[in-house]
Amino acid sequence: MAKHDTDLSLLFHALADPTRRSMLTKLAETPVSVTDLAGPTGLRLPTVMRHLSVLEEAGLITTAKDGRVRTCAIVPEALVPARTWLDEQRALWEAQLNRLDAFVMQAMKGREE
Amino acid sequence: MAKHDTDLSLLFHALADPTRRSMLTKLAETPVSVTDLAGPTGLRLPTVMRHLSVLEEAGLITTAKDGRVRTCAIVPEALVPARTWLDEQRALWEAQLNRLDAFVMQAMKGREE
DNA sequence: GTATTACTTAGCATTATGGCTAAGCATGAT
DNA sequence: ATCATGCTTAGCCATAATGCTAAGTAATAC
Repeated sequence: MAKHDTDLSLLFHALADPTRRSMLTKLAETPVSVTDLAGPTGLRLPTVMRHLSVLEEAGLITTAKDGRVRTCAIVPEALVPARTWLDEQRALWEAQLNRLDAFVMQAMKGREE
Repeated sequence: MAKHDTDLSLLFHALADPTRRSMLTKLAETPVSVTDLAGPTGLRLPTVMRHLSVLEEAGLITTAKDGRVRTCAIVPEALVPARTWLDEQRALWEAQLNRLDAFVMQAMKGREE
């Protein structure tokens, strides 16, 4: 499988967890430290770190350490591959819808005769 | 967590596997039997069934049995929640981009003085 | 210089995922 | 009636995912 397949898998997998999605939503507002991110989740720090590394490996966030504080921020273009894939699928799926329409039309036409 | 959160998790999780994505792409062409779907994957039937049930629970496909053949088909509107979520995020993330722009502008302005 | 804060690392427990084989069951062909 | 086909179920194995605690380390505050 192509590399961009792997990318998509990482991306969708990262998005498949509600905790991670809410982290992203929070980060969309403004960059935030690890502890501040952890706060609302009720999860322990090591657990949060793990979620962050999943997000980072998927390319969805970057983190940088300044002193003892690590600040996390979204990577704005990271969602593009997911959107692109969905758009492609929508095109394909619509094509099938049209074919179904055509089939139904055909069937109705046949019936009329 | 809200129910539609669960839906999204199921959806993204279903999409996070390359085998399942290629099944969807094939099904986007035309509805197909389980065995025909299994063919190109090189996977055993029980394994394929498992993937299919993940796709079905995510609402991405429907299946119906006619005689001894089960035919699988995509559910065209099933990708909508994923698209919607991505669109919402894009809006939020762009807002932050704009804020960053503003910040940079401010910084540059400050520097000029 | 000691304590606190903010992560980090290591390691553990539980559950989920993705693959398999073997055996079952219903339908269609002979 | 018998056999082949197409799925289905049950159960196993290995690995990955998600949570934790406990014990680090490094930077800051006192």
